[in-house]
Amino acid sequence: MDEATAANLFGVLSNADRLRVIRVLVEAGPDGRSAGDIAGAIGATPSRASFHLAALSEAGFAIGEKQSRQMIYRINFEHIGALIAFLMEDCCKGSTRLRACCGMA
Amino acid sequence: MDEATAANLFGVLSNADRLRVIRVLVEAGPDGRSAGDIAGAIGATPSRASFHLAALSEAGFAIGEKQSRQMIYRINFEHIGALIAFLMEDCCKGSTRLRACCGMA
DNA sequence: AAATTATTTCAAGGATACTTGAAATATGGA
DNA sequence: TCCATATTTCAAGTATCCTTGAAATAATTT
Repeated sequence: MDEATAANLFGVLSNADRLRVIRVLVEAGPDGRSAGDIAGAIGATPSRASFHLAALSEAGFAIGEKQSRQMIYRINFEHIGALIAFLMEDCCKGSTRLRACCGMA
Repeated sequence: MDEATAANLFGVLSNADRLRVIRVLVEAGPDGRSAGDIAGAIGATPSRASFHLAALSEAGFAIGEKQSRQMIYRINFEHIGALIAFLMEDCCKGSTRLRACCGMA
């Protein structure tokens, strides 16, 4: 992952609504959750939630699947992990000091 | 750490110049590096580098200390670690799936 | 087919962030 | 003191992002 890509991905995480969406999707687990449910859970209008879900999807943090009338979104841990790995291993050279700071002993 | 704070911190990481600065500071180690050196290393004008160093400092990712005429900046791993910990433990509930994705077994 | 439900798209407006270059500040040396 | 060095600050312009509300799309039900 190059710096420009990582910067864009951090940009997608730089919004409280989107972090809340991630939290909701993590709680939902593999079943995922519908766009409308997510909007309700984070207290946003459907339009606003859709805007943020689109950002998360395009970035790869969430994956959406159409199920009849609803859009079901699921978290994509792999992508979040890839960004964390960039920050820790690539950008911070796997610093043991940093690893200690987030429970990686 | 609450979502708004985390979102702001991710915002600070959402810039390729600033990620390059972090990399330079990690390489520099505990001696740190001067603002002018950093500007040269990332290929930015002094003014532009100063703008980004101010953002990193204010966020707590870097710590600056004035030494005579120069400003020496050092990386602050603790703060980066706190943000990673928020994302992994708090936001993603310590998901073992996520941990596996970034080498935390 | 018409109405209902679920979601997205769009345009307009406001807010925030970034770059540039010039000017200001501060320190050290001649 | 005067000049050079190191860095920051500022204003102006540009670009990007976010919110809102209305309209469009799509699928289901009656």
